[in-house]
Amino acid sequence: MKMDWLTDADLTPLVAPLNPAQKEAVTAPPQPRLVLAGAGSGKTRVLTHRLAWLIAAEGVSPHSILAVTFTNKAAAEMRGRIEQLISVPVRALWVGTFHGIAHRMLRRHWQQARLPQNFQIIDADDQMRLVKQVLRGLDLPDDRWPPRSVCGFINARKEEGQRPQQLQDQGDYSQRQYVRIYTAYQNACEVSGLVDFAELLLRAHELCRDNAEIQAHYRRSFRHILVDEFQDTNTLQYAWLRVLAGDSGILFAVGDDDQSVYSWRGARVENMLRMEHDFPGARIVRLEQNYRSTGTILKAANGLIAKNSNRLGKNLWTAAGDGAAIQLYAAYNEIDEAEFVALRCAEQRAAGRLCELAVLYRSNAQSRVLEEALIRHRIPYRIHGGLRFFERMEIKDTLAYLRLLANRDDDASFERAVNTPARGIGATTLERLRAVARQQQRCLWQTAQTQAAELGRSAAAVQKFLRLIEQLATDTAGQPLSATMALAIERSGLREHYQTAAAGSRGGGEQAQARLDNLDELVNAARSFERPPEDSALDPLTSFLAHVALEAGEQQAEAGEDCVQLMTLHAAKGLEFPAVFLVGLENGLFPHARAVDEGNLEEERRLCYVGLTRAQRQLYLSYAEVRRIHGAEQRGAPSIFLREIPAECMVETRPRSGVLRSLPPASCAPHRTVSAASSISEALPGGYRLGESVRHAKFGEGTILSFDGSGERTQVEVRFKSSGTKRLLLSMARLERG
DNA sequence: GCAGTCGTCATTTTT
DNA sequence: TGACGACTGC
Repeated sequence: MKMDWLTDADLTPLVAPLNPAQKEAVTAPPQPRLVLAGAGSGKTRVLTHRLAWLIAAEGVSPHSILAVTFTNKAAAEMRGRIEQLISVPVRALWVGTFHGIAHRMLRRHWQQARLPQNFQIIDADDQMRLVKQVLRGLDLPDDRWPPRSVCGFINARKEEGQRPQQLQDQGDYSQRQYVRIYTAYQNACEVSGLVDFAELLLRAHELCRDNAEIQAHYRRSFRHILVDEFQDTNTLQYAWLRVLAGDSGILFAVGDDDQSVYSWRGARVENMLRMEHDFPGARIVRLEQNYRSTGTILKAANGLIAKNSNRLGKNLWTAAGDGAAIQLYAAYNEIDEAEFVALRCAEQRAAGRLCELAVLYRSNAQSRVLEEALIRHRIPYRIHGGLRFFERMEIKDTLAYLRLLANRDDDASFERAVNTPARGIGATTLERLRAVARQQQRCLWQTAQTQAAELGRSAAAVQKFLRLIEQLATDTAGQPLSATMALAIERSGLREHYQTAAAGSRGGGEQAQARLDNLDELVNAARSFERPPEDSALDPLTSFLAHVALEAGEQQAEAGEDCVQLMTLHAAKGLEFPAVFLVGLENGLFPHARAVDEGNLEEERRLCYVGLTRAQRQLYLSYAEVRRIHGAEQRGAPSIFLREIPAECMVETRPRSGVLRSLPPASCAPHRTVSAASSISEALPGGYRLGESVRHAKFGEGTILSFDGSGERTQVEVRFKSSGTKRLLLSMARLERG
């Protein structure tokens, strides 16, 4: 049954580089498998080799395999690596993100999915705007119904597979309003032919679940389903996979429960356990040999994560040596901490490349002080995160015009474009249009056409806008995408708008110039997109817009320069660096007080585990005794995680001199090392633990957020349910265990 | 429509 | 402390 892609001899490169566990996973018989892939254990390798193995050794047709990832980056990497392994046309493979695959199906079966052929995808920002409009339409004040929460509600419902009509009225007023908003929002999307991210998945799931023909088609097609980062799947994604697999589809899931750090956005680690029940014959394969880090780093990581309960269980080991000890730096304050990082970076600059260094932190706000220190030391750095190219204001402004060209029903784009740049169509006019549109159940564009004459003062402006779009449509018909783009930027007045801003005020001029450059870049992007990739039944414009929505692009293209990498722990997941600084290891900051409060200490610990396992050779940990948080100086205790890392893995390093220290220890030689055990290992008197519930005679019930000091002077910070957060002297507070 | 001012809020984020 | 959104006055 072997296909002629490869001969037997060619199978060698597929299995030769694998260790026994990897080989077991890759060459497993066609049965469901859950591969528990520890950090740095060759997860991607197993996934790609498995895929290649199925084709080359099992004779599976490339068309019968579906491989799903979470990010575009992961999908691209998989494609690239498969290409290197076997000579199979990668385009024949269904390799993509959950959203990308769902999108592909919905475009194919738009009629069955009950979508307009030219439906458009909206991103989180568009969704928020739309929700705000809907709230206005329902006359609900957005301080009582915060758009953020509403979006959260809608997305959470969709990710649970719930439509508004399926939500039961529990007699709760607030709940009822949320359902009402959800209904109205969904209605607005239908009218405008818009699909948000969660909707892509939900529609695709419903399509495959409810349409017998389509279901049979894809079940026949996808004999094998491979999933990456399985611990991050949400309820809906899991349900969809089950529908696609049916009784005979074979699921090969790769994930690591210890790296599950996205429960707050719907990820369900439980899916890993459910899989064993839902897919008969499923077996677990553990990948525990680590190829990334030193023995010391792994020992630290293993020691830490062992404190978690409810694990599937796994112990990383390496054939490499112990390597250098982990260095722990007790900084006086956050400036001192940043200075330590910058100095070490400066040292490393001579030894190696700066891009081998990463600074990881829990929350974005921590980056500022680090940046300032790096700038002082003239060390180039790059921050991952923040606004990406296609999320920039000027880009989204331009895209609104293009979306309106593609689809006049798109109210969200109409709202955005109609008065950007300002052309005298203000809030009053718009509100009038919206009211009529709602009443007549029509889109804004149609309403504007019929009502223009009755709009009084702004009638002319509205009519001019309508003509602008129509004229643009006529003039760009049949033109290449980039030409359409360029013309839209000119005619809309957007270029002029930013040009005046650039020429004007000195302060904002620089930013306006950057915006102009971005507009040029957008035209360039369109140019390189003029031959649409697959499924080109779509017109190039819709195809481009979908691409833009699904792949918002890199944050900054300037990857050229060699620089230190700064990012949050979440953003670091999946990456590795020769040397890693993990900063801000203080209770309250990391683990974050809010997470502890919400009972998510274990997820914080997993996040720390992710951080530790990013390092290949050298790991630096640091905390500040005092830190400015929201303007106020706060004394924080070393993170509970520092006590959970085996003390023998760490050495404590002290500052060069006491310049920034209030009280430099006199005997403190530069880089003096002492045992870390002293300062962080003692237990909290009374044996209290972080996150533990306690009761206070006066303040009632609360949760321990952090503690510092020692012995008689130990202080605890407790968040009380009714009276807020208080700092108490442990010996005086007479807390009871709750 | 814009600039200036005030009040509020402050974890993590891909698609 | 500082960023952002809402509001106010020209």
